[in-house]
Amino acid sequence: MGRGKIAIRRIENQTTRQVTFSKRRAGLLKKTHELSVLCDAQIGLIIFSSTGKLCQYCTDVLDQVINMQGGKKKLGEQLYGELAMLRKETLRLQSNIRRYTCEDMSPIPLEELDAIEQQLERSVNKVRDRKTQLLHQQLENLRRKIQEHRAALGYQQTAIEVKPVEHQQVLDQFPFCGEPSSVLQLSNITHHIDPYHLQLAQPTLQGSTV
Amino acid sequence: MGRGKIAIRRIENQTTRQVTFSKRRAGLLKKTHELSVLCDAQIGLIIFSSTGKLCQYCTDVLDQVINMQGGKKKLGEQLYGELAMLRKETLRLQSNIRRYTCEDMSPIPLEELDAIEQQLERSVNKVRDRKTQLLHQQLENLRRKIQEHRAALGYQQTAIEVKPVEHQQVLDQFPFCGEPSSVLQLSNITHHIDPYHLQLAQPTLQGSTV
DNA sequence: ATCTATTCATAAGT
DNA sequence: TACTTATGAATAGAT
Repeated sequence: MGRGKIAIRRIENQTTRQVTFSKRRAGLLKKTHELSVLCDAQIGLIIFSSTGKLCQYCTDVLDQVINMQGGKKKLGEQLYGELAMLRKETLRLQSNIRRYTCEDMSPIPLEELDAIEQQLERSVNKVRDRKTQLLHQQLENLRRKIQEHRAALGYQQTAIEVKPVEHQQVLDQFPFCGEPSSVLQLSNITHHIDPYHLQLAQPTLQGSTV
Repeated sequence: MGRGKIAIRRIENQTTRQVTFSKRRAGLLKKTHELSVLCDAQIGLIIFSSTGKLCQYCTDVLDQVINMQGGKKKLGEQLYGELAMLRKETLRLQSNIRRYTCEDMSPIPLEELDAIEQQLERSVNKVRDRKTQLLHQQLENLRRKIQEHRAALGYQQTAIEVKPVEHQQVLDQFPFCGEPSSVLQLSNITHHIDPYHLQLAQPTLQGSTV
């Protein structure tokens, strides 16, 4: 179709390629439209020219493909929009995290450093509150188990031996410097008392007070 | 083209429509391929038949659209993949931030709380280091300006009056509790000395020591 | 852009 | 679904 037959390979001549692109793109769009109408088909067509220019045809296929909202928007816009938004949000979040991690704060002005410091201090305090709360719960559990154990075996002394150690555990959880000891030691204690009958119940987690 | 011209409207005869669909779809795919090769264009084409059957052609357009790896995957999959990934990442980051903000730590086990606490303490220290660093820079600037000012006007007393205040400012920046005062007060001082000739230079920001 | 000789796509028939 | 063929459409190259 045309004065001569051409081979299907990249047209090297820039001008010819551009002209052919325009002609054939028009033809392709027309045929796409015809097919969708004649045969009641859902069709999406996106064409990027080699120079990056976008052109598209679409019925409302996209809802089927991407399963998104009511797709009135064009393909490119919709994809671009959603992706750009997510990327932006991700970058924002990452930078946010970098603040809390303090990986790089050279570009942060002094005024903001104050705000960050205060936020971090609030966070540390909340973490400590929460740790304390959890420890108290675990201690309660431990005491209850010991009581049960004592009642079952008739011992009176065991619990008394344990208590000072428990208190040390609690004190360890209020460090302003120094390594807080892990709660795992608590379960070690129970093993020391009676490895067979004492098991720490999983603490029931509750929301922290804010 | 064909034994007769047809109007571009939905073909009512089921069989004819199906036949036409097959023929024209093949033609469309061929032309799509030709255009992409001849003109070096990126093209994506998706066709859903009226019975829901999917057929598609695509170059690696999607890389241009979504800017991803080498796109061998199908259109729908790839879109879904990228979007799902970003959504997941966003959620992860949000939850990460919530940890540092301590908005909701009820689901966090005790062991992790220790790690978070330590991270937060490291962060607070970094923030304080950075603040100290910035303040020293600003103080240096201030001293230099005062020296210049003194030299220019022949005064000997001005700087001496100021210094104790400067030191108070520095001390204020090492709070383990209490409100750190804003650096803005520093520039107020310069105004008190000479509102017309003293201007704090913007501190040259450097990376914080890690 | 527009033109036109050619090749191509395809509607209808088998 | 596949082949055939007459016909209209698309388009390569020239202007």
